Amino acid sequence: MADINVTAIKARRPADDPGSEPIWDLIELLFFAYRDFVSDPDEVLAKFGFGRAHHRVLHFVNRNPGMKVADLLELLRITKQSLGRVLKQLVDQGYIVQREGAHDRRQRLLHVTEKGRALALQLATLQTERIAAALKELGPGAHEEARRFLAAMIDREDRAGVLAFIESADEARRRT
Amino acid sequence: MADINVTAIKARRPADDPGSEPIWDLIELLFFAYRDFVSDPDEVLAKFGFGRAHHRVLHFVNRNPGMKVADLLELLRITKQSLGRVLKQLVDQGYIVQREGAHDRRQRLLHVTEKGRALALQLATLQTERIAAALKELGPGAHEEARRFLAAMIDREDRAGVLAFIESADEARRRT
DNA sequence: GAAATATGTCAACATGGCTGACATAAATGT
DNA sequence: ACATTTATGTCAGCCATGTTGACATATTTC
Repeated sequence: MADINVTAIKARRPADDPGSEPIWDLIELLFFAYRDFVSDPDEVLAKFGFGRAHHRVLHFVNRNPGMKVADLLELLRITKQSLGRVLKQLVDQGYIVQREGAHDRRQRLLHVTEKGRALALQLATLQTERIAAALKELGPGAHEEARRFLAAMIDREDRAGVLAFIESADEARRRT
Repeated sequence: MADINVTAIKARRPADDPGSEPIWDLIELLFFAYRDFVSDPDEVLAKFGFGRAHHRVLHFVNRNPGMKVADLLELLRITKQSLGRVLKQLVDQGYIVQREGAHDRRQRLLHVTEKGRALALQLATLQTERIAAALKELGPGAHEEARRFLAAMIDREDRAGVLAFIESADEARRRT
């Protein structure tokens, strides 16, 4: 009996066991990696008088042209009032346009302008440089491993939706 | 000649090439994963009247007891005024204490109290549940792969320092 | 026609960043 | 010894971006 218990305890990897010890390294690496990752576009954004909130909106509208305001709100997990502030600036300055929905004329579907598309691409390229450098250091397969890890970190209820979003955006891009 | 060029171009993985197309999937997965990861402790923090800024301070002081104020500022990349606001509340409410440096009496070295340690542990445990669940879904080796990817995403100049921080904090913990 | 839905807007407030200016105590350099 | 630098703190004000609550408009749906 005693032997069996000892073996079972030793067999667990304590670092990955929620009942025992926090996974300090990944908690901290996530903080540092994200801190650096999101700061890359800051300088460019500042030149346009924009902040990170504008970036997020522009990014997702660019990736999903024609999306509903309500869907963007849910994705960003902010209120319409918060969105309204930055969206208004992006529209006023000609980065985003809103078009009446074809089937439902209450909707104000979001689209980037050519200017908006160009800025979104510039910002994504900055972030891509960091990611590409990281993947290059690691072996092949690192992209897939990172994708799987990050996807597994997303709330279970949202995961399928997020992956579908990425999938459909990629497909739309390929058709361009 | 023509054949060689075509082969070289096809051999590149376009998705990981900074010169061609943004790595949309990882950009977005990082956003979603981090969005959910940092929101886990929110409810608990709110019960104590704290926010995410308090969490970050408490976390790093707990992990690195005796750290200098200046080091914490650099790590969080905020100003002393921003730190001061949340640090004061953590000290006033008995989660953190500051002790005069032994060698340099100008320093106010940061330590968690028992209460602070307990809260930091509770918050880290919440985040660990998400990470542990993710790692469990993926194979063994996922922890190491995630660690390597995230570390590679950190600014080159800081990477060694961050890894040293984690390493030394882990060692100190093991000695407890 | 009534009710529900998609969106927008006004006002007020909270959190957590920032800059600039200034203060104190202790260490360090000359 | 004295001047300078360093580590830290603090006051005041501003900015970016989140929140709630109340209300308005147009359109769709029951």
